[in-house]
Amino acid sequence: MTDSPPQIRLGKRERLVASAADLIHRQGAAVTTLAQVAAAADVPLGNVYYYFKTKDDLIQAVIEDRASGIAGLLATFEQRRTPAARLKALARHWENMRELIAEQGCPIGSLCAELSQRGDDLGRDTATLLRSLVEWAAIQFRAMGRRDADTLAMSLLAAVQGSALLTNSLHDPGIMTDQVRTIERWIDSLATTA
Amino acid sequence: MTDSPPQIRLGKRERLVASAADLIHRQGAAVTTLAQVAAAADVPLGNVYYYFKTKDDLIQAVIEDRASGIAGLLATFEQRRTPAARLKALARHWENMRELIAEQGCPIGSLCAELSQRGDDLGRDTATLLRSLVEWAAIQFRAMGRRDADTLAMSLLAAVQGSALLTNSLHDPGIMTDQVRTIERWIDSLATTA
DNA sequence: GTCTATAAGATGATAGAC
DNA sequence: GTCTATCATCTTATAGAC
Repeated sequence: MTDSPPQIRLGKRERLVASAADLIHRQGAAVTTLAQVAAAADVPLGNVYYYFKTKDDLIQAVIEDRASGIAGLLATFEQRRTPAARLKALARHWENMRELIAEQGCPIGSLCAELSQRGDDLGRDTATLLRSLVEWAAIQFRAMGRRDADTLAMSLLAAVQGSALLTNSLHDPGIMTDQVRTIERWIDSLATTA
Repeated sequence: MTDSPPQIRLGKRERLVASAADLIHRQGAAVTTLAQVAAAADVPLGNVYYYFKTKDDLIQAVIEDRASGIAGLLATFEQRRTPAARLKALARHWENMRELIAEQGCPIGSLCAELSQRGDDLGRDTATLLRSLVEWAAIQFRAMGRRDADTLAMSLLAAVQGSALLTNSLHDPGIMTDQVRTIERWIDSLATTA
């Protein structure tokens, strides 16, 4: 989930995916060139095609990397005792990334915003990232005894993603902090009135 | 604000801006080529440069077109009697665009998500679109007697933009309908407890 | 003001030596 | 498996005829 600078001591394939993820997060998938990715991963340009048949294949690998990042993140939250605590941990994760989001946007949200418009498999796979988060949140709300768990889950993710968009557009990490505080209070109010 | 198909009977400059706005909304600014814009506007490619010195100049014109669209939209809402009614009219506008958003995303949100990352003037100008909406909403919340008007305005725009992102990514206009209903109830609850 | 032709550069992808 | 060299294409932008 966190964008670590590409670790040079991984295998070439891993380095390419890490560099691509970082560059795509920074500038978008369309404007990121294979030459940039190859240079950042310290791999010769021609060699990229040994690991990935096309540019879209590389982007696909980035999406899968994000998917496993999300899975790992949600697994961490599962350790919290109450559903409300899990949901607040999710919101707080975006608050922790506020500086990164203000500079580069949300790694998941930007990807979905850019690739969802494409009608191909890449667009569908990207949407799965957001869907997994929504579904996980819905499970938590259901565990809180809420009948409207699906709508609440959408509201939570919409609030987080919308806050990230504003934080990035206005380049102000304070927005994320402020909004996550509001979100946490909202979750608490749902927990007590259930 | 609404993406009308480029009207062929406007002046060439207007046709170019309308076509560019439509194509950029559909596929993003980076992947939209001047050849596509020229073809859609029925203007020879080389002639584009008589009206716009560079591609960025054309994008700039699209941003200004969106800005005046927003201004016109907000002027419409001003006719409502209460601040709460104005805010709900704003939210309902996105609900009315739900089908378009599900297919192509929010015209403002997509543009901001893509261009905000750029550090140049274009990025700053795009952010102004969202800022004008936030500031207008803050004025309404302040008129409702809310001290936390700025935070509330951010929450409203975050909810609308986040809902649009989810609606587009998951290609489900029902999400927008559902979330706007929630937003309207939220505004009503603020109006009565102020 | 309008349009054709094309220059100049970048980019995805491949061929083929090692 | 790895890398160099290069092709074919696309894209922004310009030159210059009308």
